[in-house]
Amino acid sequence: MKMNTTTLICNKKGTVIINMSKSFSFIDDYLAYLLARSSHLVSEQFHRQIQDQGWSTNYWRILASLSDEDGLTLTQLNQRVLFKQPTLSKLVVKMESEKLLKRHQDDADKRAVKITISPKGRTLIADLLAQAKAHEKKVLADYSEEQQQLLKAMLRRLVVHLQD
Amino acid sequence: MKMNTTTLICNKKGTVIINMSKSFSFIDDYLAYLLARSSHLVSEQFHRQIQDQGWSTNYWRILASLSDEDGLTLTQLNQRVLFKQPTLSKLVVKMESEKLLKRHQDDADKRAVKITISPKGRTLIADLLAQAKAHEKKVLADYSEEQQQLLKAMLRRLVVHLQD
DNA sequence: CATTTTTATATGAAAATGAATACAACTACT
DNA sequence: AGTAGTTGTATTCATTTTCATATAAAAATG
Repeated sequence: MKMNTTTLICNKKGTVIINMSKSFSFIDDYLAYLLARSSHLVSEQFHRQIQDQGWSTNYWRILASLSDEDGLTLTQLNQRVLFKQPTLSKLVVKMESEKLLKRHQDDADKRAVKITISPKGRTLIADLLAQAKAHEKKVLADYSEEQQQLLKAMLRRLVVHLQD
Repeated sequence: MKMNTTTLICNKKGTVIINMSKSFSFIDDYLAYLLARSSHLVSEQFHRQIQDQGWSTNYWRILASLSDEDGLTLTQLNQRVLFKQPTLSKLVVKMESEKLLKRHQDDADKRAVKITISPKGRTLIADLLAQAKAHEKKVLADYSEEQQQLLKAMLRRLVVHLQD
């Protein structure tokens, strides 16, 4: 029996059975494309939602990263938001001018700029975080808890693997 | 016993056991971030590699998409490359001027522009595809065939799920 | 230490991007 | 057919991004 589709079955325990097929086109079998595409699709709606409220997705990324770990250096923050350094530099200055962030000189290293969230930024990010969680819930509505954890665990593993 | 890491074990048959932990920071438990981050990490090196050869990553994306299915409409191509329409319009004109592509009027729909790869484009994409495959092989070197298929199958499933 | 190298951030000019819009061609409806 | 709405692409212009580089501080080196 020849399969020309891939079946992926996840049971309650996270066990997975796949029926493989060799008949994918290049991009549908190319990891980088699958990641780019799924990343795009997952974020698309939520980004529009943010923009409809007058915020840029860059602001969201920056604030979300800081919400986990406030007081990061520009470089540290940049490792999380995945921008180019000049891009982040300018964004952070702009966000400071809008009272969402504060930039402080780092005492330990006078070159470094430490970035903290302001009260206004905190209010905003609390709101956006709640929206993000709600959106993710919708995106993963058809996935069982185990399937969600499996997907995330595989991605985390990939990230760790690629970062070393 | 309290776990503060997630263990993901994939056996030869693609069976997966995960030990879950509740102690992730927001972004490390946020699907959109995990996808964006892994996407970025997977493509990073390869994109530099392309740029070092004097090509833009946009050219790579466009040609790779056309390599699967030549003669796409601008809109169809855009669904694959995930750009904004004006961005792709301009890129395609530029690439035509560099003799990598050809733009034809679609007979069935005179508004539409069909885009095909030129011989020069074919030579280039053949080279880049080989490099891309080699790069992916390196990226996934530590993954068994089954693990690779599992990862890709899950992403394909997510893509299909989000596209409906 | 003085010197070289590396690291952290900023900046300016140039390029890329995208929102808004225009326009032409197609579709659906009456 | 005629009209209204939709779709496919191009273009404009304001904004954003980035390359290249500058600068200052740290680290490494001899």
